[in-house]
Amino acid sequence: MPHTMSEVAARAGVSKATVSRVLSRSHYIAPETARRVLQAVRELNYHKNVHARRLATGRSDLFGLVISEIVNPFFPEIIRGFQAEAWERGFDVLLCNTEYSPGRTGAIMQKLIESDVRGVAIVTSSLDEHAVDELVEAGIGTVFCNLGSSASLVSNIAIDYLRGISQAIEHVVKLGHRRAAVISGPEDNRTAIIIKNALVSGLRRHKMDPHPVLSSDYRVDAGASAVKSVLAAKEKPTVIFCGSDLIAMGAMNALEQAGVRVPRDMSVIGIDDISFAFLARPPLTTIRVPREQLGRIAFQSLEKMLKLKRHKGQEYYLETELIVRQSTTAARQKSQTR
Amino acid sequence: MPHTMSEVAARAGVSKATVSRVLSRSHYIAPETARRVLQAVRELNYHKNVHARRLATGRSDLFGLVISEIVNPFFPEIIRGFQAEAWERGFDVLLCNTEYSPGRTGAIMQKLIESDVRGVAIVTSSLDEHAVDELVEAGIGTVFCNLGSSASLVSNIAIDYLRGISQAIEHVVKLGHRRAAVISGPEDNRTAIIIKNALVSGLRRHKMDPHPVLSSDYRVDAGASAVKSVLAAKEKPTVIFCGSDLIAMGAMNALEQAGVRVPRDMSVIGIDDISFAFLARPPLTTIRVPREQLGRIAFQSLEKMLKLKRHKGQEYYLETELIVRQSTTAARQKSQTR
DNA sequence: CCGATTTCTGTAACCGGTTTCAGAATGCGC
DNA sequence: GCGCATTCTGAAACCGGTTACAGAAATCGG
Repeated sequence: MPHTMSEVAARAGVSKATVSRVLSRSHYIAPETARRVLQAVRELNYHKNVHARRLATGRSDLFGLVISEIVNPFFPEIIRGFQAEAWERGFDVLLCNTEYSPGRTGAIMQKLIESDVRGVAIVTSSLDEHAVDELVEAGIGTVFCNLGSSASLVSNIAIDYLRGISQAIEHVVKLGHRRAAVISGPEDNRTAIIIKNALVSGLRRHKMDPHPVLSSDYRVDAGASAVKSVLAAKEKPTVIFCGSDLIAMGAMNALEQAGVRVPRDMSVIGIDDISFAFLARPPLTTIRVPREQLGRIAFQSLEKMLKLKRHKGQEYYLETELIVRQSTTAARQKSQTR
Repeated sequence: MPHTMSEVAARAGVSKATVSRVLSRSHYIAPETARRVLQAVRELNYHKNVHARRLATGRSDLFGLVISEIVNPFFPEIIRGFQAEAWERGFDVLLCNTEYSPGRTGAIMQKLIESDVRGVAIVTSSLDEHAVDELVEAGIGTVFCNLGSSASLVSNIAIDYLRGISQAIEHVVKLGHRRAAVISGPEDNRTAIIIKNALVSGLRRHKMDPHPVLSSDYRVDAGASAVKSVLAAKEKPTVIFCGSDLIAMGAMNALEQAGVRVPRDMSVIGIDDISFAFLARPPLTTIRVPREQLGRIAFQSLEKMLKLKRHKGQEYYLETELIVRQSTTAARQKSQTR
């Protein structure tokens, strides 16, 4: 139903090619001709068809962004950063959520290839690394998050949790804590494992053997149920390190309900610094992951890689840092513990 | 760089047309031919190009979804619902955020038309209704949220705030509250105005003249600053109705910092029931807006409208309901007020 | 004033699919 | 053995743009 370039050409009394040139302002064009064409465009309210352009040029001005689920508050800022960066350069974003379903993942890869995207950023780490072999084979650049190695057509953004975690541990040590528990993310998530290991080894280095060390998934109520196990232990910890803010908030909720006051009776530390962390009561001490920047870097890395002759992948690093709020405080004295 | 249909055809020793038919399983095809073609497809790891298909068929299997900003926790569930519905039917979603910028809005409309989307759902109500005249003119179906009227090619989903708000007012009246304040959303937002008016008139009906009635924007800290004005009033309210959960959470934070305990000293009610409402401390009493369903209905309405011969728009209704949690409790007795 | 360059425009091929049309091969009834 | 329906395949047009190529007109240098 929409008008075509030929109609515009007819109305302006020129050829299709001339219209194309006026609109993409490439070639030499007589000012008078341009005027007539633009007027015809306006009169017909003409817009050129993206699909035809993509087909003709062979380039797709599309980038894919794969996340696990939009509802997880970890992702919105990443999306924002990625999309902003893409828009600024005239590119579009195809957003895909796996919803943690392998079947869907296959369909997504299919879709990305069919759409002829230039590059894909995969910021969910519950995705098997071989899921993208197809992409690479199709010559599509990809960037991962916390994969640990780059290759041809594959870049990697390593989030340096170590720094933030060290700061957090020093923070609690300074506050006099000696017994810590860990509630990490799911076992099948690369990033969750990295975080858990960093926490455990970091604590050991400070002569604190964390106990218990539990796994949870990223849904809020999972943090709550893990807390029950923590409270059931004989030797209770005085601080709980959580694998994400969502877990931490669930944990705080459960603690409160069990009559354990945060931070007076128990300190809690999260990871991510999602937007609600500072609205939690008490405001959550957490390790900030610069997510909007992660999104931006993801896009930039793709663009850079695709410019390179050999499409060589690269490693990027992203720092984390401790944000101290009010869910952590000095450990209670032994005598006060019941 | 990816393989084309002709290459597959060559390898299978058939024509392009046959390959197309095998892949879209339309016509009669000899089983043996199909086998050969499918094998060639597998060997070459061939995927057909979406843009070429869209161009050839003239139909775009794309729907647009316009929101204001991805970071606002009001939207994720809507996106999820809309996308899920689209995926189930083999359609794709083009997600656009206005970021509240009019310039961006124009560019988005342009992009939607160029992409030849079949329909567009606009679920941000800080968008001028004429912004879509272009869409309608291009023959693209649209569905609005809280616009108040449907027309040809334009449907509308009316969120019935009245029901939830009535329940909420009855709830606080029953708890003995007599003085209420209102912190509504921004003045330039249709939905915010609707909510504010519903609150004010509803309260008046119960002989409670709300005071003060303030406007805030949807950013969290705005709720906080509005609270200061509320506390500065001579005659302090005992309950604050907030135009969104975000405002409510900001308000609760500010109240707490001012030494006002929620709900003991002041009850707070939000709107939306975002996922964090129940993680707030205290868990927030709020009016639930079924957002995932909103997304689903938005898509269904578009599909239905486009099937109709005359593309006649329709009105849809969505119920809201009060969710009682712990940010509301009985009003303090006058004597206890300082 | 003429040839060379620059500026401008049109023709036609092409991108990678879908679809119409026609033709070939096969099976069937009589 | 012939006509007809059914099944299968290919040639070619088409979708709506971009772009290589060529040719015409205008400008310029000498």
